[in-house]
Amino acid sequence: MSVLKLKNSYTRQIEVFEPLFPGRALMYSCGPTVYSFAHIGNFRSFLFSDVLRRVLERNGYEVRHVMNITDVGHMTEDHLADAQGEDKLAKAARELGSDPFKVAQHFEKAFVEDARALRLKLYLGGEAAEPGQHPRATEHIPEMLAMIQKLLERGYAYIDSAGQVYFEVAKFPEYGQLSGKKVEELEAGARVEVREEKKAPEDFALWKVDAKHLMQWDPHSEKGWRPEDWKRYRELAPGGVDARVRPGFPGWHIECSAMSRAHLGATIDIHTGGEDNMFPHHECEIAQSYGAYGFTVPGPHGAADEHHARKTFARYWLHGRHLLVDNRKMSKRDGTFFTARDLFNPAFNGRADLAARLEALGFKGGRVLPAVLRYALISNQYTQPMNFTLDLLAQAKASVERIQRCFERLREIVGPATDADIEGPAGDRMLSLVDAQERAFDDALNDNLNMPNALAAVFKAVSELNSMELGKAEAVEGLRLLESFDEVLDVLDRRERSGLLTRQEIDARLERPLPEFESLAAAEMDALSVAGFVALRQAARKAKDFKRGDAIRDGLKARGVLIEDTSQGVRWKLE
RNA sequence: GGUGGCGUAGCCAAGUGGUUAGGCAACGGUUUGCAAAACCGUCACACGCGGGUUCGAAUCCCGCCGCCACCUCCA
Repeated sequence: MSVLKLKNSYTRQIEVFEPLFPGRALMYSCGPTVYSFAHIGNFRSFLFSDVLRRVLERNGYEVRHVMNITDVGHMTEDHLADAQGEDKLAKAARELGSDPFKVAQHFEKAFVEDARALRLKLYLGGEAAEPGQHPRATEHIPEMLAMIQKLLERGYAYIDSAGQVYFEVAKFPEYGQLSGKKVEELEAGARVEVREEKKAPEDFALWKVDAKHLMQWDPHSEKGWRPEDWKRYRELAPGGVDARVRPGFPGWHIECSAMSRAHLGATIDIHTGGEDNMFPHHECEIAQSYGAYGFTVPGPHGAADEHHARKTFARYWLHGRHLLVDNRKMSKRDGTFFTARDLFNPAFNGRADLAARLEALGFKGGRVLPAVLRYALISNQYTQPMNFTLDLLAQAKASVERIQRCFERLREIVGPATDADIEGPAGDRMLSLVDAQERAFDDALNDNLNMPNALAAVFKAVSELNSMELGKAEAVEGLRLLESFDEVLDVLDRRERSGLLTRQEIDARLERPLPEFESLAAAEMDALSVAGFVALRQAARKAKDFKRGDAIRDGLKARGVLIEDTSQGVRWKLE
């Protein structure tokens, strides 16, 4: 198997991935801010990190992946480099008429639902239950305060007269290295407002004081704290934070530094996020972590070897490019803003026009299956901007269905066979196909997650499998190959929800009564009734009454059941 | 204004010096009562424009044009 190479934003080079600890990969991804429903751009970024962790796993690494939930601290009216402005959660709370913690809970729950639907591994299986894998900012105030105290003690931060804490950027000359920004240019841009209390305009808030803010923590009193948090705070910072720091809330960037350290340790292998995170968020994370824990300063761009030889905060920085809709930044006004759930069920989410457009593109009921959205969002390389269109979704649907049909055909060939039924080993042509395409798939993904090339291998395999006459042993190998691809893609529907009806089954079904066809709603379509109508249609066809046969087929199609006649019998499946 | 990036056939999208991906759509054929699926074929001697380097350029260099993002919370 080829070696995994990733593009490190910090060095701007494609580098061989070498973890800090052999066989393990520690990975942190900047997660969602839960003040509204996550949109498809957010999910493209999260899915990029999901594909990366799955590729790491294929390379044999034991992956520990952490993605935070930001439920405090991001502003809406933030033209400033400090934490002026109303908290987004507070704003959502005001609009929804409830308290900000409830709003965060509400949208976090929605996020988890969407994340599961889109098969984010972090939210599937055992990991879903591990809070350390998706830590909440509000539950890590102790870690943040302890870090702020360290920054104060080490001289990287200062306190203003209001009791707020700022990071002093001048103390960290490497600030700007990740994003390629120069502090002088930031000042020249005049978009960083000068605040009297700050020593320099580029200094950023670590702790903010604002009485109007709804989420508050008093660093000097137990009141209002969750008991376990207060206890941990006293353990992490026995003397507490500097007495001049007043009650308030954390700044924008400190949470990720504090939480990645708490759950992954001082040095992590990979830090991912959207390209917009590069500056200032990740730049500030580097500055804070360096200041608080005294890592060796990362080397300059191009000095990859030196950089890796040293102990640092994050060894590889990976950034996903943004998603555009119709070649523009998503815009609610232009109707190009989509949350995941808008696409899953537009009509239910009050977007009848979107439902109609999707229906016209062949989406049954105007609904996009999560697997189709997942495929669409992972189908190009993360280093390229993605231009999302509804047409792209339609193409993704066709692609997923092509893979799915191949999978179902193989499964039919294998049938309920046990090992004893399978004769001999698969043929050489099959074995070399499996070997070559699995390798091509891995090579492409190991080449900085080149998904288009990986998908080329998938479709090459699908074409060949479709054109081969397969015995059970071959089909088993083919299934294994598709399931191997699906460890990364995760778009196959493996449920038994359709199948081939044999002549005997159809005849047997004809003997039993059927519900009234015209009155049967789509939702009532189950395997039994479908089998019944298939039987009716077959009887009509046998009698050469093709008009009636086609009418039944059309009626079933209108209810989301597709009929296919094959040489072995009649196949049906849900659309 | 500063920084980074993009422009490849009807659409999406790999490919960074020489046999050239893959998917979708459309069309033709095989198959089918008709479809669907599948297979075969066509569209495809494609690479924003103009110069240059080279035996050879989508790929390297120079100059344009168009588009996007970031520089401010944002995936």
